[in-house]
Amino acid sequence: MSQNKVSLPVIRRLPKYYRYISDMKKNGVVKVSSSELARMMGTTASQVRQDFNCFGGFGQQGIGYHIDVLLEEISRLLFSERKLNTILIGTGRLGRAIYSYLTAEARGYHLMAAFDRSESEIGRTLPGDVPISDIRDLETICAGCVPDVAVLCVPRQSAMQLAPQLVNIGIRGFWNFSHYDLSVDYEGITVENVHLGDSLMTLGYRVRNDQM
Amino acid sequence: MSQNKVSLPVIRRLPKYYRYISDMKKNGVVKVSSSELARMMGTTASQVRQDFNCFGGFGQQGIGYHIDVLLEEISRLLFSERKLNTILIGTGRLGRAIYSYLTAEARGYHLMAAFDRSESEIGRTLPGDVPISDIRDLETICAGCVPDVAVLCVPRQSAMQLAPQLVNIGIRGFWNFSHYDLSVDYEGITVENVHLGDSLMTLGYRVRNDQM
DNA sequence: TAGATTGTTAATCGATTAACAATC
DNA sequence: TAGATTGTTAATCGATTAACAATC
Repeated sequence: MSQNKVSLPVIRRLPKYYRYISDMKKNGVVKVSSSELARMMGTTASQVRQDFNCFGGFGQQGIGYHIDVLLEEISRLLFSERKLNTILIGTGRLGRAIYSYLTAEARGYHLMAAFDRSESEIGRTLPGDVPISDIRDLETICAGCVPDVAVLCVPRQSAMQLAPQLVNIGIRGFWNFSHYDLSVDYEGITVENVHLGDSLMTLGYRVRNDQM
Repeated sequence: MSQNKVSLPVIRRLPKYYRYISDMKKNGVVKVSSSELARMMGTTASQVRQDFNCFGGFGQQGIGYHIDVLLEEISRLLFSERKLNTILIGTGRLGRAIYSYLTAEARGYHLMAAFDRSESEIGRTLPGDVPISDIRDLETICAGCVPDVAVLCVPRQSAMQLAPQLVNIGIRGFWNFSHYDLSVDYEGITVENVHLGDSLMTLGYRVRNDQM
C-alpha cells in the first residue's frame, strides 16, 4: 500500500487541487505544469511535485501533468471505489444544511439513515426520501447494515452520550459538527471535530493580528 | 507586541485549552499542572509548557498554573477587548445555524446585520431582532459603521462576486462557509475557508486508512 | 538538439519533544 | 530540606523549499 505514505498535510491539500483541476478540465485544459498549479494554489512548484510524487509519479518530464490522470488519481484517494455508509444524527438547521451537502454535492458518502430525538422531527422525511428515525431505534435500524461513519449534528452533551453506543454498533468514525469538541478516545476510531466553534474562535485572533 | 510570537499551531490549540480549563473552573478546580493538561489534551507536558510560555510565563514552579490566570490569558488572546463587528451574508439553513452560534454562544463577535438576496428572506427578522436586509443595500447599510468581518454562507459563485464589494467597504476578513474555496487574494485581508466541503472530502480518506 | 519540466535528493525551516537547571 | 513542576535550551522530527540530474 502506497497510501500510508501520503501524509495528512498532503491529504488536506487534495480537495483544493481537485477543485482547480476540475475547473481546468471544464475549460478544456489538457495538461498543467507544477509551476502553473503552484501559482493558483499559492504554494511552490516544489511542493506540488512532492505532493504528486508521494502518490505515484505520473507526470511527464518536459511536458507536465495530464489533467485527466491527475483528476483520476486524486479522486481515487479522496473518494475510493466504495462510498462510506453514513448516518446523520440531528436534523436541525445545521444537520439539514450538511444533509443537503452530503446528498447533493459530496462524493464518497452514501447516506443510509437520519436520526433525531425530537417528536416533531421523527417520522418526517428529508428531501430525497430519507426518513428521520427515532434516535432510540439507532441499534435496531443499524443492525442489518453497519454504517462506517456517523455525522453528528447534535449538542455536545448528546454527542458524548451517543459515542459509546455508536462504537458499539461498529462505527469507525465520527464527524462531530457540534459547537464543541467531542473528547472521546476509542482505539482505532477516528473522531474528527469539524465544528464551527473552534474555527470562529481562532479566526478572530487572526484578523486582529493580520496573521495569515 | 508579544502577540506575533504566537504561532498558528498554538492559536489553533487555544479553544481546546479554553474548553478544558473552563470545565475545570466550573468544577471548582483552582490549579493544574502541564502534565495533567497534557493528558486531557492528548499531547505532551512539554508542548503545554511551550504553548503557555510563548504568550507569557505565568505558571509557578513546583506548583503549576492557576486556572483563573490561564483562562484570562487565553480569553485575552482569543477574544481581545473589542468584539469584531460582523455581518452575516446568506440566511439559509447554514446561515441560520451559524447565526445562532454567533449570537448565542460565540464570544468575540458582534453581529451588526444580516443580508440575503431572496425576496422571501428580505424584511424578515432573525431571532434577537436582527433584520434581514437586501444584499443590494450592503454598501448603504455599512456606510455608517464598517464591519470587521463578513461571514459568508452563500454559494461559491455569489461569494466570488461579493468579494470585491466587501473589500471596497473596508472589510478585513471573510469567513467563507460555502462548500467551496473562495479563491481570492487581497493584500492584507484574511480569507479563511471554513467550509464543510473540504473537511468531508478529506475525512473519507482518513477513515478508510485509519489515519489519525 | 535545445528548452522545458519532472522526479528526487539535499538543505532549510519550523514545530514538537526531551532534558534539566531554576525555584516554588 | 525534599518533591514537584516550571521555564528554557537542546535534540529530534517532519514538512517545505531549493537544487539539479534525468528525460521528454
